[in-house]
Amino acid sequence: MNTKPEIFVYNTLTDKKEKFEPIHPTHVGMYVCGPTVYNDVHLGNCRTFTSFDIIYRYLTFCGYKVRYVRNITDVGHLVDDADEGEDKIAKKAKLENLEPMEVVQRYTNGFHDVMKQLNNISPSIEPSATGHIVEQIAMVQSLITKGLAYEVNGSVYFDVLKYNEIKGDYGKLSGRVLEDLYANTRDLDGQNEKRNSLDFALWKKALPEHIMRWTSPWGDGFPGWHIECSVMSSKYLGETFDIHGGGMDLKFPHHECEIAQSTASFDKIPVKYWLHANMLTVNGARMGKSKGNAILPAQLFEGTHELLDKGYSPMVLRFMMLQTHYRSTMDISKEALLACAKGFNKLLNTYKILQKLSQTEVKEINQKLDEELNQNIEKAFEGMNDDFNTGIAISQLFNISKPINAFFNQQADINTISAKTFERVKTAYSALFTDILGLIDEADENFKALATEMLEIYKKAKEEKQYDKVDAIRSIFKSKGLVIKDMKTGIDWGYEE
RNA sequence: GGUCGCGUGGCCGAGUGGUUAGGCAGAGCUCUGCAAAAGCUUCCACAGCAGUUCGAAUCUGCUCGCGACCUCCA
Repeated sequence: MNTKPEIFVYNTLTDKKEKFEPIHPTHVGMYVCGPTVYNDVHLGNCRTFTSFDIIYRYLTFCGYKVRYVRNITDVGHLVDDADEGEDKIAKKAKLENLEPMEVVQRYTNGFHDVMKQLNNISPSIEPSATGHIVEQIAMVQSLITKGLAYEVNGSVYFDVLKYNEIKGDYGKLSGRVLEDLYANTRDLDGQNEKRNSLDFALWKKALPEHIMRWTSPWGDGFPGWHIECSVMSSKYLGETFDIHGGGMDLKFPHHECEIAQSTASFDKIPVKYWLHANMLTVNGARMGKSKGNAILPAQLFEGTHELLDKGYSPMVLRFMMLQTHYRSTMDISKEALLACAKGFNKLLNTYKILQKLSQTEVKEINQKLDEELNQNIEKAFEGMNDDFNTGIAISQLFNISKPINAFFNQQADINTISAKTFERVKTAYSALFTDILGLIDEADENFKALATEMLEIYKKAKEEKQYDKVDAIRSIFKSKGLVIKDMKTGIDWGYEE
């Protein structure tokens, strides 16, 4: 696509929808905060990464060359802000009697498996925090040199107050005022090293019992949480880049701190567009690791979670996520999942049908239908251009699927739309369904081939009016989640809705 | 307590000043060996109150309810 559509994105930095104009007209740099790999990712995590997968896919579809960087946090998350704060990875390692990097590897693998199941495209670069210790130390050092960070007892803190005196923008992303933050800060233990309670750790001294540690100019220690993202985003995308994404919950303090560090280091505004994905909820409450309401992808796929009475495939979950806009909260329930399973199969069936459908000779054109189909396609893309409104795009796919099904079942004549429109529908449906929304047919090829062969037996039995046999084959199909379609002019199978 | 957001039909969920969102469920019809699938038709709506406006689900104010962040969190 040479001419790129006008895309509007909701920038959480300005709280406005803005026209998307990347720094370089043809290239886009996008950084998304990835998972901390000390535990299994849950559905909430998956939602955020799927939201940004759509953004990555769509920008790519529109012809942008996108470098998508999503980090793996494998060190640096403190369990609490106290001096005796312990690294999450290290804590888990002790608990399970594993090497820290063994924990990291296990959960990284699990994360990748789930991303693959959900058909999320791998990022261009997936840097890990432990792979960038040297760069992190260098950035911390430069912040000290600039007088915006200070060392106390082998730990280094960012001087928020001083930064704000110079730049005056601390809190601009999360809409916070420094005075209010001070007024509302609770007294936490071990704050005594900091000059101010809002100062955050850039580097933490490792106590003797810490197993994840690196030597630094300030002694043995480990990096603070926020610094890795400033380091890795600037290293791979430059000191100023286009899109920074993450979950809404990271807005404060993480992204706020990131802005402060990067701005302080480079004297530049680090990010043009901040995009935040909203939370996944269960019974209206946010799904969180520490809240005890986390549902794991495997539990949903297998139906082993207490909230569910059956399993739903990864594509059903993906479809459900895409029906909701990424900036809205999304509530998960078995009723919603069931509705989505049916809806998804309907669109998948239409996608399959569209592959086999062709026109013979175009006769008199039904102008109204022809026009409606073109409008459906336009509206779908308009939705995508309007802050990646996948729900609109999906609603248009449903609208398109009606006439397509009617053509296939010979309830309407396929030759009453123009050849141009028909080709456009085929191309657009496929692009939207597969390339942009990333929805795929999950069934195994052998399984499908077997079903198709079995359908021949069905056809024969039907011709011979052996209805017992016909009914038996039907029930076999049904037991495998398939349904036989007996149409006026032919027989086919589809996925049960 | 501070800051911010949300409340849409039986359920999920788009939409932000006038025009059918869409899906699931329900009702009816066509088709069929019987069904299913599919198509067509149809029912059901914008938390409450007041205001602005020719006109509000959409803007303003208030009330009620829910949630998020302020501490690790996608």
